[in-house]
Amino acid sequence: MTTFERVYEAVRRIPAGSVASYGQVAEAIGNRRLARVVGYALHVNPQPGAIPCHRVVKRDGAVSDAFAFGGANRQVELLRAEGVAFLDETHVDMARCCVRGIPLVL
DNA sequence: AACCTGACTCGCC
DNA sequence: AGGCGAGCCAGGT
Repeated sequence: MTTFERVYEAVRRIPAGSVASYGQVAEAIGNRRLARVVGYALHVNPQPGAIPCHRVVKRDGAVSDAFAFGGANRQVELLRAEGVAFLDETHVDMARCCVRGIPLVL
């Protein structure tokens, strides 16, 4: 199982209506410093439908500036459609919608 | 095969 | 308080 696979599985476990930071996903697969790798993994393999990459945001709740899926605005739109609370146009309400405890994937 | 870079995050200065 | 460097993995040059 490669690191990328673990990233994908962790992201797949994020329930609809919730979001997780790159760091949280990284922590879920065993190493918080993999946050960067998490972003890269989603970058090279944004499997539409299989991996809800739009539910992954930065630690402050801001969506990535380089979201290559139709623009960051598209990501926000998808999240809003799932009932995720927003603080403003680009920031998710982490206090309410952040996932608490993604099952550890090893 | 080595080096650079990239959807991040945290700790020092 | 804001800016910079380090740590992680994989893929392209």
